[in-house]
Amino acid sequence: MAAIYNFTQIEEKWCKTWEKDGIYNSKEDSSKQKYYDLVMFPYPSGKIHMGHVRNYSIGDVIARYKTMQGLNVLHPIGWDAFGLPAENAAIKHNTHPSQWTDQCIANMTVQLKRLGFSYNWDREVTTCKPDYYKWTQWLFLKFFEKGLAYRKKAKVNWCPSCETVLANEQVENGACWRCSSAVEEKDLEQWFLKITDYSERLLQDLEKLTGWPENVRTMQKNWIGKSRGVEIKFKLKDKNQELLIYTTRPDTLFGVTYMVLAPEHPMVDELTKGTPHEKAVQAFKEKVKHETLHEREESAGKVGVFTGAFAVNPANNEEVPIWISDYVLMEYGTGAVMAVPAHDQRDFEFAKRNDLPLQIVIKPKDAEIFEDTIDKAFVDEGEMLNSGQFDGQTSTEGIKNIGDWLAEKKVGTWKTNFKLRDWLISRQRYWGVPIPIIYCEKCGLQPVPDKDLPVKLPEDVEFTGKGASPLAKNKKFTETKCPKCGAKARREVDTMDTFICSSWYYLRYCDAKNDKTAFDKSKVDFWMPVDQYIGGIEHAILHLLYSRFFTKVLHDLKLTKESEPFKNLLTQGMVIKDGAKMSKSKGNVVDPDHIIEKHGADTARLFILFASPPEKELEWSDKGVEGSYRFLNRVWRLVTDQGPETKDQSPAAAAPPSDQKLKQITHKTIKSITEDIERFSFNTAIAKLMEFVNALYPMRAEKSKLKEWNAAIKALLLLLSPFAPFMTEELWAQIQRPETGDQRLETQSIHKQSWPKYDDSVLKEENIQIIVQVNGRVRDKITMAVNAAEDKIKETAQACEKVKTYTSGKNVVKVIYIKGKLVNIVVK
RNA sequence: GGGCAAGUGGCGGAACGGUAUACGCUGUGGACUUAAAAUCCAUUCUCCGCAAGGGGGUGAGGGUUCGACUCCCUCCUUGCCCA
Repeated sequence: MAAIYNFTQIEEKWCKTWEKDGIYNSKEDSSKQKYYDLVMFPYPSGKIHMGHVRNYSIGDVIARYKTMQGLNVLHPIGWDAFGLPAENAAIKHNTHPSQWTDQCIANMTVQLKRLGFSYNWDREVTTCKPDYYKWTQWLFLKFFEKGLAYRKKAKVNWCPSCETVLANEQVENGACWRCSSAVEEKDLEQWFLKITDYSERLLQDLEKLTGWPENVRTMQKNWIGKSRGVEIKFKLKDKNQELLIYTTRPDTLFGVTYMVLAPEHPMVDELTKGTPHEKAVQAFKEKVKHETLHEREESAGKVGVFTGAFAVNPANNEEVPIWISDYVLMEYGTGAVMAVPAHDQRDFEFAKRNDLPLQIVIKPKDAEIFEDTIDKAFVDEGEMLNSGQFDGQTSTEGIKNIGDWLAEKKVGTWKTNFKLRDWLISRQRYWGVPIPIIYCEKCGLQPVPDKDLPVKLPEDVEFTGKGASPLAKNKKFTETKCPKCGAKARREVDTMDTFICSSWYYLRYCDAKNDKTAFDKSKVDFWMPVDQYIGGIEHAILHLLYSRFFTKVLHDLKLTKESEPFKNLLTQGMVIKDGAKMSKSKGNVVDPDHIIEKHGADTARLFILFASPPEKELEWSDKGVEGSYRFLNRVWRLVTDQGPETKDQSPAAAAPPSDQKLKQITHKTIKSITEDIERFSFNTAIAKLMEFVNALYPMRAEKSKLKEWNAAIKALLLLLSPFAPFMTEELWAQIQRPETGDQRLETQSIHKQSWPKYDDSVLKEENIQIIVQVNGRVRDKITMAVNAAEDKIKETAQACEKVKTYTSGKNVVKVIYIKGKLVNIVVK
């Protein structure tokens, strides 16, 4: 029997054995309840980082626990393998993205296995392999057939560093989400997916996602940004034309003092042509062209030019000047707004800057405000004034009433608006899925027929990271024939956003090897939805919204039964060190390999789960890691040692241990750890394992006299096994057959055992401790028989000497008894 | 500016409205050792006290309650998301 805990040897041994026995593979077995446990698959960057270890340790504990509970668990892994970093790394290291990626996957696979994660490796998917992206293309074409994939020219976000366009969701504070370069605006024709067709459903179904954290649902809700408002027609003065604007605040209509058009608004040229204002307006338009979206939003309410034209307010027939400004965007609403400087902060700033008048139409309740004294817009609810027949109503009533009034007069229409834009998916880079489209001069845009899929990404492409679409330079790729007329045609040279690859990978896991279709519906319907999804909060909008969209489209295409992919979501917190996110630039990165070498995978997993609750930030601590390592060593000695190594003089050891007490502790531990794991409170579950070991330690001197000892040790190993799979497997093997070195049978693996059960009757105590409070302060504790009557307990509590010192000479107002817990005596 | 979290010992963190600080780290003392490491045992919120015991205490202030870290209101600080 091994005397010391040799984690390296143990972990290597079981790694091999588990792989050979294939103990973690799942089948569609309807005799058991299914459980789909999913972790966000990694981008193969080369090395696993602590965030991965945390994510996957959480997923693995859940998988192992659910398996031991008798569920049929699907716990797959794969690779989000297309993407810019591989292309950049390949350029830097003078290799090919495909070779680079393969190498990274090989390295990281070793690391994941070394960490003991119980993945169904037979379902591994790699998004950059033709057997996967063939179906990504096939799905794209399904979207195309449905009219959900289309091309259009639009203002797009361009990252000058990545040399490609980005979707709205991929721009953070005006910077590229990946490289943080300032994003520029370009007018380009690009491919889009029509996610806006699903705005309403994506919003509505958030209500169903009760297993998601509230903050993620709120973020998605805000991103979709539904607003109810009115489209109002303003007549132009002296012209037989109308200007259409959109507002969510029709209650402020009487406060309009000017109008603002986006500089790109089609009416701008018409209004100013041949007028004295034309020159200034054209100059302004030119200037705005060079501003990024972000700059335009930042410049809110500051710059603008008068067009010389006037519009007529349909509410009061007042004439108001029409300006143009960069803070109004053509992409939002109608590209024109009615400006109410008294009640909108942007309009307020713009008016102040450009000397435009204010008109107050809403005032706070019980207060007066004046045009010349307010220093900011009043945007809250209030009482209406200067608004004709609407005076005296609340502004909330005003929204409805003015809206309806406009509708009646046929100058306004109630309209729902969404902030969500269509998903821009084409990328001008090499390492992605080719968009399976062919351009024919005669037939126009043609989808590649299914039989010709996949459109393979050519290997021999020159990519420098500069210039657009590397595929364009490869004639063998671009030159093709029109699938319809057979004439010479050319292929689309853009590739797809990699978020498309990750929008359906969880479906492919259900049927990873299928070469006839993307996935078999029955298999997907068997496993879906994902019962538990675990990943970082950074995908709260991006990946999680795209995946929901995909699932809804596939549901509508009758390819899946489910219309929401992820039933429960756990967003794990970041791993930080010295108060900051681990990053190379800060030099505070801890490499998982180092801790595995020094203390083993079990220690790494245990620490990362113990240090903090899953959804909170985790501060890395080398000392804390040692603590977890010490605990595992303590378990090791407890199970393997024949007797205590020191004469124990402590009072705990002196007290004779009893079987009854030991059994009770064991069952209590099983109960509370089970409850903790159920609510994903892994840190407290581990704390209770430590308490259990602490309780067992003083008993080990007498263990030969304890019949319950072996049961306690077995329970300990079973309860610890999801957290420390290697050590518990080794110790399990040792206690199963201590005297022989026989080959282990597969069924004897601790990871094939059932989760221990507890017996409520064992937990029952004969006596209970009751807290005695006087006026809510703890004054004494009494021990009572578990079945003692309430009156008896109250009486005993009041009779306590300590209690009497606080109650004597005072009136007992009442005595509160909380069953089995406490008595509170209220005195005056 | 708006939205959402979170503020508990020296540190990471526990605590269905019911004994605040479990568990771990650190520190201190002891045992073992020629010595050290490892290990084992004890101790570690704070103030008064030799002690028994008692007072204070969960960012600040108020409220609800027999009882509040927990619920409500105001404020402060930090983090995240959106602008």
